[in-house]
Amino acid sequence: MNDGMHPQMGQSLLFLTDEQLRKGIEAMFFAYRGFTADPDRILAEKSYGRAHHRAIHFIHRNPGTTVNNLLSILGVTKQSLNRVLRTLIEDGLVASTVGKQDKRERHLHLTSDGAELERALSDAQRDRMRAAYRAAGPDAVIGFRQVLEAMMDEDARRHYEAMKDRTE
Amino acid sequence: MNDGMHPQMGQSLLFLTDEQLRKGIEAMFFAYRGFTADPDRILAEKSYGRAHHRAIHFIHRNPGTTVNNLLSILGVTKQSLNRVLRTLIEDGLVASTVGKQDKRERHLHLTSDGAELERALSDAQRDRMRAAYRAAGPDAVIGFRQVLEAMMDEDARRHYEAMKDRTE
DNA sequence: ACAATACGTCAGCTTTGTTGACATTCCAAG
DNA sequence: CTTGGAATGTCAACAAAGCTGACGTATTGT
Repeated sequence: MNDGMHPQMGQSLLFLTDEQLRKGIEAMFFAYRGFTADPDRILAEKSYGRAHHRAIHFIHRNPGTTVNNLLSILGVTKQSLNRVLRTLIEDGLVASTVGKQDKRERHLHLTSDGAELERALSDAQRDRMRAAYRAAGPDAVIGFRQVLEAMMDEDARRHYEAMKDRTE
Repeated sequence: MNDGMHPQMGQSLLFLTDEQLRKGIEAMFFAYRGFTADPDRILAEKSYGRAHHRAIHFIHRNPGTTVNNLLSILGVTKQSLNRVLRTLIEDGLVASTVGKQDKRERHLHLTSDGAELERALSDAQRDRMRAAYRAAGPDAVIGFRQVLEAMMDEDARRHYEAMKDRTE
């Protein structure tokens, strides 16, 4: 113990040791694998990837969103998103409609097929999240979210907050 | 509010609503981007990627590990790891030595150059983690880790636990 | 009229993952 | 001592998903 810490550091900052931080880093790595594992299995059957999942998720969360807005949420280039979006539109999972006020914009919605896949994916992902929440308990969940929120970049947090309380 | 919840559910399980779970899912997504952002910048300069970072991290954590063991920690194929490992060895960041008992095995260590890069990467990643920990506080950190641990797959948790308390 | 914006697309490149096939080396069991 | 299987490495081919750069079109705002 006491990995060369300064004595004045005091008990209250023990959670900031390099050792504690490293554990958190590894926990993030391993947990993220679990986090994506279940949806990945469903996606593989339909020969989609995580990029499709993300697009579907955020179109579901932001019905009618424009391509540009989705781009900024996902943090990828339009070429990268376009490849994914094109297959989703071709496969009839996403509908793209010309904007009413601004006809340059395309508004994105899930079709009923798209909504069905979205449900399958988020059910799978929620099941694991629910099990983890239940195992850890409500106080742990609050802490979990606090740390994650503090770990985000500014613009990610902006997007996160913007969607956060939509249904409350 | 009350998103169609069963009345008998009770106050104590409010944290398990689909809404709460979805927030957790999105928090994971956005936070993971922040989590990798700083190391990614350093890696880009040296034209390495995240795969190199992961290899370096776990070789640092498990000096002398075999390729097979590293494979099972990282959860990728040997061909995928080998490509990364080869460049790291060529660039003099990783040393691969033939096993003493079992000469089929290769034991992996960081060279001093490798250790230097490892330090730069983990310093950057720890800085952000430290800021997040500090912002959220010690109780939140405990909850954070509990939820992440509960989210891991069995074998991931095994690897995680095996490395967890090495220095305590 | 003109510049800027939103979107789509083409071409080409990179990283990182995958399978499958095959050679080498070596340990261990028969 | 031989042989089967394990650990490793390598070749080839491929896919997903990111990137840059360039270009075209429609629309909007100045």
